[in-house]
Amino acid sequence: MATLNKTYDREAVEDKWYAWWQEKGYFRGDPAKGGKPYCVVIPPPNVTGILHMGHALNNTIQDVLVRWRRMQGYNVSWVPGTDHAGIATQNVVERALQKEGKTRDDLGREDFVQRVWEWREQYGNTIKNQLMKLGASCDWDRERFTMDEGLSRAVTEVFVRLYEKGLIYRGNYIINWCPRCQTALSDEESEHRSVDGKLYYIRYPIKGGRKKDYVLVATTRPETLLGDTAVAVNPRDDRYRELKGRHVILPVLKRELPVIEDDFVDPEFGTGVVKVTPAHDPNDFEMGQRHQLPAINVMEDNGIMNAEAGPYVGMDRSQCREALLARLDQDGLLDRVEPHPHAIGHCYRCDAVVEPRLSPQWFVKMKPLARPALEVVREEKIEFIPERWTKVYTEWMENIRDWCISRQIWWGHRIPVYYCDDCGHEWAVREAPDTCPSCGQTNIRQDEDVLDTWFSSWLWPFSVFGWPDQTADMDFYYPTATLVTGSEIIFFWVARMIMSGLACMDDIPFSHVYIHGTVRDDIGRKMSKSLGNSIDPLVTIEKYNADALRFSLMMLAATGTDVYLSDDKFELGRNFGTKLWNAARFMQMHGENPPANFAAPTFEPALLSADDQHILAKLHKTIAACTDSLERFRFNDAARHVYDFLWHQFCDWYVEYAKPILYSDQQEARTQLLEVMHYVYSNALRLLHPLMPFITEELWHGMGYNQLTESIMVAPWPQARDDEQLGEWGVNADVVAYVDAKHDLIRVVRQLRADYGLAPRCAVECMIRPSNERYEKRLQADHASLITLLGAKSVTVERQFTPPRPMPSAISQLGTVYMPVEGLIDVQSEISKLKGQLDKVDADLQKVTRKLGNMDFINKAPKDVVEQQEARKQALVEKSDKLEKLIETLTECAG
RNA sequence: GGGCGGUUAGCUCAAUUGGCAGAGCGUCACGUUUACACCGUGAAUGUUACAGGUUCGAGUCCUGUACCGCCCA
Repeated sequence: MATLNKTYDREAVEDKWYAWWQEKGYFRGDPAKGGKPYCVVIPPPNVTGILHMGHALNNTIQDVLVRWRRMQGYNVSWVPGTDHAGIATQNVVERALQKEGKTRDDLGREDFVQRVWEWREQYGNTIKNQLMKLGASCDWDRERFTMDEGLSRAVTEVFVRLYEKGLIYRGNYIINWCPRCQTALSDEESEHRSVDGKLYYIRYPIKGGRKKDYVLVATTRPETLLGDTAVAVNPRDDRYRELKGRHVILPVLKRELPVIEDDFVDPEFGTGVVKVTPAHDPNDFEMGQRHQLPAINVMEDNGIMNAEAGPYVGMDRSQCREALLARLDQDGLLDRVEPHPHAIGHCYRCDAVVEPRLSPQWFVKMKPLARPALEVVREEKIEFIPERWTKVYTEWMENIRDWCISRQIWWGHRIPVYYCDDCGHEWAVREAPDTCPSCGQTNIRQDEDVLDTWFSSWLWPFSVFGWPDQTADMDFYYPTATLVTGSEIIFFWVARMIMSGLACMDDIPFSHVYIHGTVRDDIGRKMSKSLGNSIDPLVTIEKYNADALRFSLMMLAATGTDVYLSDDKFELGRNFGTKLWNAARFMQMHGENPPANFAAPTFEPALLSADDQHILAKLHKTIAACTDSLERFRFNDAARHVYDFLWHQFCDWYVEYAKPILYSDQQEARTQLLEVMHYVYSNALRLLHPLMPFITEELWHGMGYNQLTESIMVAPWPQARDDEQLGEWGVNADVVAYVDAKHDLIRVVRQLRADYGLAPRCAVECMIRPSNERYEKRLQADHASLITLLGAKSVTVERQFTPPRPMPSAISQLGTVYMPVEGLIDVQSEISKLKGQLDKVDADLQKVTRKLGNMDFINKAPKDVVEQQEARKQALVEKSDKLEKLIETLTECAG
């Protein structure tokens, strides 16, 4: 058994144990070993990613779950990996190319993709290494990457299956276009954010009207008027009845536009007349379809106006807006401009303003996939925690829209669709073909686009196990147990995984979805690089330690609520680790190796003191509470239970109780006590291990507990003893209540000392008059620890004690304590202090009496509540009596 | 506009089934005692956002209001 250093040194500990765990293969799940499976698949971070606090929170939760289940004996695998993050990664590599003065077109597709792979080889392991620093016990042998051969095969397989079922189709629709990334995005990838926009009121002259006849049209995007092909009013809007069947003249371009009537138009918005631009707005597109309007696209894919824009060709869309507004103003067609805050889409990768754009893209038909996915959640085969996310999921699923999956970039899974230039045949296929299956010619080409990254992520829970092959891993680990993620990707990812799982595996991908909160700074802002308010978890680990980071996060992250972080919050975890460390040093200081049977001791009730029995009871209560909290995903409760137990029960009371015994030379008592101590401490360490893996492993070895299991990682999770089993140790409610009351008595005396300004070093005499004979015996037996805990020079316990002169005194359930101090006490101030206490007690007593006098309460409240109140009344009466007697005595003395 | 969440000590948050409103940090006082000053002991601090209602009893359930945050359109 090594001697523990004076302080915990993370640098000497963390990497050492992580490497050893890996070497031992503890992280590896093995279906061949059987047992109950427990599997978690990691939400794959971007291959470009670096660990931020959101990851730290997310992965700590997963690690807590898997470490706990492993200790419970499950056959655990936590499957790690990264996704290829098509747009983000391509952006990173393009930026690198830019520094060399090159573009991706200079390289060509093949070389560019090669370049991305090289980048991935060089930098792609960053986040993996960071997860290791955090202590994440991932099954690294099963690590996957969405662009791996196996996962790519799964992507192709799913695409072809869905294509053949008619669930994937190509069509010309309005999609979200990012002009900066130059690709289509899905609806989910366009983030709506409120901007201080303006509403422009523009006059469209009426054809055949007089010079001043015009209709007033309100728009937030004036530059798109160049693509207008109609104006529309609501058919029930009486104001515009006479416009029916007429035409207006488009400003600048002078195109004639019909006035159409459509229910979609909201008479309340603007003037009740809207311009219709089918190629640049999803609602207008649908109106255009209903009214057979042409769609005129006025922009290139990079946001530059095209020839359709007439005089504005070649201008950027924002330049065009300015120029056009100036022209309208000049022509007297700009009626007015009003401030108009509204939400507009921004690219989730680069934040550019998204342009709704008519463009041919590939889509997944979602409704048929959504139906079973709704079903499994309704039937509670999949459970969201917290439960309220169920509704978010359900509502999205019910209003689901088709998923645009094609991206105009090069890094990703290329769409496995081929076209024959000879016969025009189009087909999807698993293996690259040489000839057209329709005409047999070789003049074929593959679709240029790649798939949305989420089109591979949505297969993650089964593609990682080798799907479509039937593998042992898949048999054993699918469906997985718990998915842990943040609310922001419920739609992106969680919902789609459920759909794909049901579609491909005919089974749910996981049974529980735990949604954790967002990590924010201490004034509630999302942590982000651009705000500069993020705290780097790796810096935190270096400054505090990995366990401090983990424990603080778990303690602060109440189920599903956001976590507000500032640097000093990590002191919580660090201080706790230090406390834990010092408690171990204290035990070690008193010598011996842990008793051989410390793990499963046979405690003789006769040899156990009340304090021993008390700490054993509290330990088992903590084991039960901790286990229950973890089962219910209440990580902060689990952390708090073990924290309170170790600090406030074990260290504050039990260790203090132990001191006089350990410093004595009663060998038998010392041995017995150390046996209890090591039993309690080693069990508490195990409860703490999932939360603080490194320090608990170090202590496991440092304290010699590795004679039980070579690592705490594989130590069995403690089992809570029930009342009967505790009874075998003589533990019962009475003894627990007695020790609780003893602690209360000690607190009361400490308070008394403080009232009289007595320094803790100043040893006092204490006379205790116990409330009854039973307490008298107990207290006499506790003589040694009372002296220590009270810091007393002497303690006498005497049923008949009456103070020979007025002296400071205090009341507790166990009895009245007198403390003679040198010199005369101020009898009057002592009386008024006691009177103050009496007032409080009497006020409480009155309340309880009133409650118990209320027949409604007696009749309607549950029995145990009434009994509880009666007991409380009884205690208050006793206390009140004691106080009155004290006051009486003092008053006599004073007189 | 629709939906969800929140409002409890100076700050960050707990409070399980409706049953004596708690913790950490911070503050104040005392203290370096042989595990620990990253510590110990003690103290102060509440109209549970507001207004109604249900109930023997409401932080908790219901209705409404105000403010804050998020998601969707």
